[in-house]
Amino acid sequence: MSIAHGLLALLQDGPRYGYQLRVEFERATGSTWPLNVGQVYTTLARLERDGQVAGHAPDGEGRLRYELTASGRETLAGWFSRPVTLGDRPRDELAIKLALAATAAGVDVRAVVQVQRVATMQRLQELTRLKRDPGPTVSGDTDLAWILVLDNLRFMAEAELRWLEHCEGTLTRARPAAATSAPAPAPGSDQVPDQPSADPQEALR
Amino acid sequence: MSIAHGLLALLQDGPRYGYQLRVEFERATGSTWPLNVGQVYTTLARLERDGQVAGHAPDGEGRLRYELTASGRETLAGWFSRPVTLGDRPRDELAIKLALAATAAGVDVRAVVQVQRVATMQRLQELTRLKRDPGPTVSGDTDLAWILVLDNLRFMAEAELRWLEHCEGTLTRARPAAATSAPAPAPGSDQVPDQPSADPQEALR
DNA sequence: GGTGCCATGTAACGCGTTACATGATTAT
DNA sequence: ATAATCATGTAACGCGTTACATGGCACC
Repeated sequence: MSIAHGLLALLQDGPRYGYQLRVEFERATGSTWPLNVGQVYTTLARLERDGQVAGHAPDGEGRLRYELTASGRETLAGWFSRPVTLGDRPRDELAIKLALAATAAGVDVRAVVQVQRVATMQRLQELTRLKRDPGPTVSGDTDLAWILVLDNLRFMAEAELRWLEHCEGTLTRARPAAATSAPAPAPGSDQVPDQPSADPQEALR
Repeated sequence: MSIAHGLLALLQDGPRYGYQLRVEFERATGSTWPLNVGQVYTTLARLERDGQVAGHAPDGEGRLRYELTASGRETLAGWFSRPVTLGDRPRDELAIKLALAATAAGVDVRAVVQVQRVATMQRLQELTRLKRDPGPTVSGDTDLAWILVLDNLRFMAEAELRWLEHCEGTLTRARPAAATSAPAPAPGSDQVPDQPSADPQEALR
């Protein structure tokens, strides 16, 4: 549903053509999540079917220019006023993967964790590089929205990394696995704090 | 695709009936992401269509028991050996929402951030409570897989919270917004570190 | 007047989800 | 007996995605 809402948000500033929406959406969201053009048109068609937008062809043009309806404006306001809940988000494939790797016999969970750790690490480095050296931007300065998205990816990748390390610790404690070609590590090593670092309460205000 | 892979993983330990798979999947993944029963059967049907599993009815039973095929075993091994990449994951609705809230005029981004911060905070507290006091478990001890999943949710919620605070700082710096019914805060307050806390390099080995 | 590319759409597919339709088993 | 719940499926829908099918416009 997020693409539909996103298009509604862009339409709030005035009527647009389909391609325009694609461009603006990608500019805001960045090249990280490429948005297929076709998606824009299909989504617009469905939004029109649901009465959220209305498409009209100005004067003699063939192409359609879409604008928000009153209903669409309501929907949009609701989207911004209500928080995104856990139920809105899709299942995290990585969490499922590790959970089942830990469950199923005959799977080397530690190896799975290691592989993922390396990959996530590389992704994080790439993201950090991107932040330090943003590509050529159309306007002079980098878009604020794009910065926010990029930071989101960085924070999430970093949390994933910490979680993976935490998993290693948990697994080591739960299963004193035979160390690979080395004497078994002393129990108590590889300790990881049981809580995420920041204090939740502190920001409650 | 993650559900299909998950079912394959569960089937690795031997042939199962549909309902059995639902129960085991939920036990591993926890009640956080309830898995509809119907999904199991439809997914199994599609997996059979693709030659990943085979369903046979033992002796005189009407119901089908599924087992992995050689191809399914390969797929599963591939899933575990390759990391989850960014491309595999769906777009994060919250990131899109904030990016577009920052882009579109006439939207109070700060308010959106605040609403989300409160909600995420509550979710994190609920998750922490769950970890401290897990519900009645079938077996005596809490399942390892469930612990991992729960920790994942906690780490992610915590990262989201930090990102939201980071957004506040960024927005304050970018747009010295009129403070709501209070003298404008001195610039330099609400400072947030520009980097996620942990050092990426440290875990590269 | 072709050879591109930009722009606008349409058609079809796949997966996750929901709702519905039944047997089997147990409770009262 | 009948109600309730467990267990096993089937059918249909919606959204995201991909592939295809065209028009306009440059530019050589």
